[in-house]
Amino acid sequence: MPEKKEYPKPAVTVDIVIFSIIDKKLKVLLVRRGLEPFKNMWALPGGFVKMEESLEEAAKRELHEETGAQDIYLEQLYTFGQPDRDPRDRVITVTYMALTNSDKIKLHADTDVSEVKWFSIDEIPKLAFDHPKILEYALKRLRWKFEYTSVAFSMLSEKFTMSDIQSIYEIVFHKKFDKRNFNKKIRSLNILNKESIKKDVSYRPPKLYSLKKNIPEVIEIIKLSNS
Amino acid sequence: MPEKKEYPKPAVTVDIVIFSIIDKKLKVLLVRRGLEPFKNMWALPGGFVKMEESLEEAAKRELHEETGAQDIYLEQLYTFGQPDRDPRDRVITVTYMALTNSDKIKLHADTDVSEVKWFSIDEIPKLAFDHPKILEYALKRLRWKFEYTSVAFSMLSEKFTMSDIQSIYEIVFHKKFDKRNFNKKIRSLNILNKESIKKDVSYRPPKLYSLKKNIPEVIEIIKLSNS
DNA sequence: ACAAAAGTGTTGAGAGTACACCCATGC
DNA sequence: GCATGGGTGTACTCTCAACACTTTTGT
Repeated sequence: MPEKKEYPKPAVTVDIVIFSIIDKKLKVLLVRRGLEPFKNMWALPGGFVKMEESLEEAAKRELHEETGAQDIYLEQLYTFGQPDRDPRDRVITVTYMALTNSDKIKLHADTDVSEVKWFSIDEIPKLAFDHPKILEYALKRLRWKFEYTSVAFSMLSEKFTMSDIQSIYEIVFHKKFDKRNFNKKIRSLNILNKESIKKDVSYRPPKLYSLKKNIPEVIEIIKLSNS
Repeated sequence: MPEKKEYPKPAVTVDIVIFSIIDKKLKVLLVRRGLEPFKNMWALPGGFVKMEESLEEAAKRELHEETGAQDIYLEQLYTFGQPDRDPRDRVITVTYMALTNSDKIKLHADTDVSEVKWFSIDEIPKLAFDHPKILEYALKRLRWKFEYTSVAFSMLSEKFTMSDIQSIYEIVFHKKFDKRNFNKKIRSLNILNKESIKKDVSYRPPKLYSLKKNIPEVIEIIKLSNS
């Protein structure tokens, strides 16, 4: 770290890959750019880091501006800094992944964006910048996190059934799992509380669970067998 | 990503945590700062990212300047950007971890640094900036990588014995492992080639191995039992 | 012959996997 | 009473963990 002189500096942004499960699909939130470059193209939400805020604060601010959401799972992914990744200028982007249950969210386009929309991960439009690479990286991380930690629960509402959990695992991995084994695995982790019984269904009412508090981040789980 | 205007920008540096095994200890390379702030204090090697180089190129350049080493294992860790982490100025640092076998390295202090030295991880001096946090993060990542990938082999010379490998695992985890089980585990990974026989020892000569080429990064290994 | 480290195999416990039927409710 | 998803147990396989003695070389 040599002395500060006035060298030219790169710009620093944060970009956020926000995942949610909606209509039984894994979706990503994208915004349509209102400005050049890549005007009108879809892109990950993001923006410049302000001088007085930390990177995580910047990510939270952008998240809040785009979605109204607060207190959602947020994790730094990777920092991309190829000199040519932005055609105008040197821009380094610190990327984050956010996971949410979609009822926490009310979309509203902010000032630099003309539209905000959820896209299924298998129907992603052409994206601006190196955002395809970022999204691919995020997906890998998401799957990895699902295998080894309990982040999946941050995509559910507070109370949920076993099939709610199994369903999001199946969606994220494009795979069916055996109900009995899945159940056993999740129960053996010992991270759930039993809640009451759901009443409003026209079939046998499922048990409801909630996640225990203060679960450590990495639990070393959740290797799953096929259908 | 809003439009470019001339907002003030943070400075961007890379800092590198370089690990090696020397004298049966896990060591980190530190430099003594030649400049304010924190003049004369020990710190991780690093420096500003130039406008025309990528982050990884910047890390490689710094690595090369400090150690003369080339072609060593390098991986991005995390980006730290608290507004107050540098007392002068807003500085965001992208951190990297490097792993090397110490014979690849010839230390030479570069221009902004008065001394370069290996420190045992249990004898780390007071460090400048938030470098203690960075080092702690790197150590976690190192241990994690040892458990799940074959990065350990990048801290060995090209040919090595089983006890060479076992020894670096024991050093990194502060733990003894059972020789037979360790052996079995490593052999079951199927990533080693047998080489000739070492001759220059005064006891039964061990077999030499080398790592096969093109081993995929994550191998899902290496959970190990105690002594 | 002795010192030093290398090399090697078996057994038991626990986790992972495959697999199919009855249950509780609303209509 | 029927349609819908909910809920549950067992047997087999395979991986992990614990454990000790013989071998090869140099001196």
